[in-house]
Amino acid sequence: MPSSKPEAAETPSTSLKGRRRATLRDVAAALGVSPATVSNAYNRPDQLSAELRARILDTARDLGYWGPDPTARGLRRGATDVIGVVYADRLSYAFADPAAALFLRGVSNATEALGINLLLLPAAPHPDRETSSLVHAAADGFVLYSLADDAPALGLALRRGLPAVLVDVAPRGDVPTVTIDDVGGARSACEHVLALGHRALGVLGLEFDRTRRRGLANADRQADVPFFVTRERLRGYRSAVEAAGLDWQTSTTVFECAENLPEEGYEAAMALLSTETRPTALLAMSDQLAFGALRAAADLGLQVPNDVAVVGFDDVPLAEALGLTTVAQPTFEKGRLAGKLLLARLAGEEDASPAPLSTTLIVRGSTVRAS
Amino acid sequence: MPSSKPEAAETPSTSLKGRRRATLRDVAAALGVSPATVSNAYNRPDQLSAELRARILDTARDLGYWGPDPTARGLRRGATDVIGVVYADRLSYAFADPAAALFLRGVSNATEALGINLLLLPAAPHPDRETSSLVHAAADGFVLYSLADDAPALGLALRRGLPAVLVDVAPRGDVPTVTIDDVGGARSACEHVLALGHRALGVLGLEFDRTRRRGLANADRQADVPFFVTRERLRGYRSAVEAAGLDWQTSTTVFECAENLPEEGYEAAMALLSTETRPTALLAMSDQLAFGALRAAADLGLQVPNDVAVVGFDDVPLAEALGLTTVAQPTFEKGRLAGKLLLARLAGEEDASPAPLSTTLIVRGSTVRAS
DNA sequence: ATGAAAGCGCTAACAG
DNA sequence: CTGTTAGCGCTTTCAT
Repeated sequence: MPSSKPEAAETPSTSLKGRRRATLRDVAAALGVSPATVSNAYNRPDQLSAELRARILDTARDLGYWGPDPTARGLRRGATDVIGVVYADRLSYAFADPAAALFLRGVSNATEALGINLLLLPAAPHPDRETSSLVHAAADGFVLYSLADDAPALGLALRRGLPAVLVDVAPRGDVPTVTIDDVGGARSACEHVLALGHRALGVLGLEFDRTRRRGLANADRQADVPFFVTRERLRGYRSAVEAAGLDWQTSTTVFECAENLPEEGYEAAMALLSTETRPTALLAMSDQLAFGALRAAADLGLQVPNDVAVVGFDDVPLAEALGLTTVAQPTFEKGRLAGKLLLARLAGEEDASPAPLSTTLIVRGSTVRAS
Repeated sequence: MPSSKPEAAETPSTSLKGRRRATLRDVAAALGVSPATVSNAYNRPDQLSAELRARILDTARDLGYWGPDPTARGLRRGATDVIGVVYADRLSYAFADPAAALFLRGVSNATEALGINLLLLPAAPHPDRETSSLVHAAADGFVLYSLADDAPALGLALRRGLPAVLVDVAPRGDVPTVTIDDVGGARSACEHVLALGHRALGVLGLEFDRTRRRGLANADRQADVPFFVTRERLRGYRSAVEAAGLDWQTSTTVFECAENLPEEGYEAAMALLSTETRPTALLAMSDQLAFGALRAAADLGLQVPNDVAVVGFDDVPLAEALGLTTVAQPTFEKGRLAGKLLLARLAGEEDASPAPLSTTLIVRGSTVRAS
């Protein structure tokens, strides 16, 4: 077969099937200019005549060259224009929670003005690997969202030496941290139901640690909770209970959920409402869990709020529609602030951590019968 | 000041403030082994003795070397393990829509098993630049979600020659495309209200094109709609109307919204319900728009469904809570499919586009009074 | 099991 | 306004 290999036939234009993708060098060679000039045509239009630039861009198109390779560019420039947002769980759960989505919205609101994009990263390592994929991620900085204090990913990210911002994580050292007033929010939720006369309470807890355990949490279990948000809210509930002169252990049963999903809240509520000291009020650490509790109450034929009162946390859109009393937090703002803080850090500024953002109890029909 | 510059004092461990970040070479030099061996310690543990590997990792830690630089690694390997998800709008809107979040959830569900991460990219260029940031994005492939047929980003992404998958975009050439049965879904929504006896209809349309126009859309305007989803759903509504022997122009008023937000749906419904031929049924191209319509009806003192019926599209969680009749689509599955298709493409397989995913009308109280 | 050599594709200085 | 020079930090044959 003599004709099988056309020996590098000239295929100047639309040579998409060329043996190799065209590079900046090829374009330079084709025009007899230097690579630097071609680079400038893309990165600094003002550094060369409009005419030459046009010729370069044209030849590039003909050669099937679409522009500087982002990876090579990143290596050379030492920047990727990407920030990694690290989420505690698998990514597919990050979007299940409206509050997480709203947070992301806040972050991108801060970054998109600068043309910086968001890389979503799960903190948990890929099953086959030993470390979180965040060590392989090309990014200029990280937003570490809602990780357990002892999450390996946290250490990895911080050790990497890139700028980082913590969100809903216990403040540590000099890393800028964004938090909300979890203790105060939880306390106000609890005070609210106590004021309504409830004396037997049930807590629907978010994850305590990374074990994905699900079940009642005794005093021991409540002792050292690595998840900051869970720990703080628990503290808040407790402080209200004790301030009311009640004994925490006997008045309040705590159930620990494995994930922030309505299904988990459903299970938790089912379990709590079946204990001998059946609570008359359920304090959920998230609206997602509270939604499950509302469903559980309905399935058990219990009236809300008469038979059982329910309070959530977050105030996602569905909360209003369902008449859920809840603790509102400025989730979007939290994200925006985290984004801004990281950008400042990237720019070399040394912003201090802001004060915890404040929360507000929103009273709706799930605790107080609509007038 | 003689003592100001300690002339390269030995700071072997925790030399975080060293003049330069340690590289793989430094680690190799410190141990007197070759860079290749250090590289292997990270990438191919089986290629060297456990003992040597441990020593390498230890020295690396002491030197403040946290592992191979992802960008350099990417350049050398020719892969980033990142796929870009391109969304029509600014990123901060991508998360405003629960359906978009659910879609993303589907995509990540497909990719996370392979340790591939998601880079979120807005199709619209940054105000100061002329092209979408997707040309600067280091990624191995793209999911192009819900772009207008004439969006420049679409051409750019496709021209880049990387594997790509289209979602909710008009199929073109050989690019794998995931769509749903938009026409059928819309038709079923419309048939439903026609069957209920409605004869004056209002359509709350998603974006027609990238102009962010808002207002009534006449026949001209309805002629060539670049947004695939809008075009198809319009076609679906119309086919039902005409199949019922009605005249489209006189029976149906179409309002075009500028964005997929409840506020837009509110404006649209307000406008439609104030026209002389006041519609008795509103067909919204998304649940988000429909939610706004429900609010508008309430504000106008109109009873739903008695005074005005409302049908949505998507079936997001809130739809059930609000009793919205809507067209359900498998949004999560759509994302998962898109992810799998792209991964297959990345692996060199040539999967054909799947058939459009099917939709189902879910009848609730916004069109039919609860029994 | 380990090392040497050769770039991946680009851009920042600086010189002309 | 344009070209020259010199790597960015890594991985991957192919030897040894």
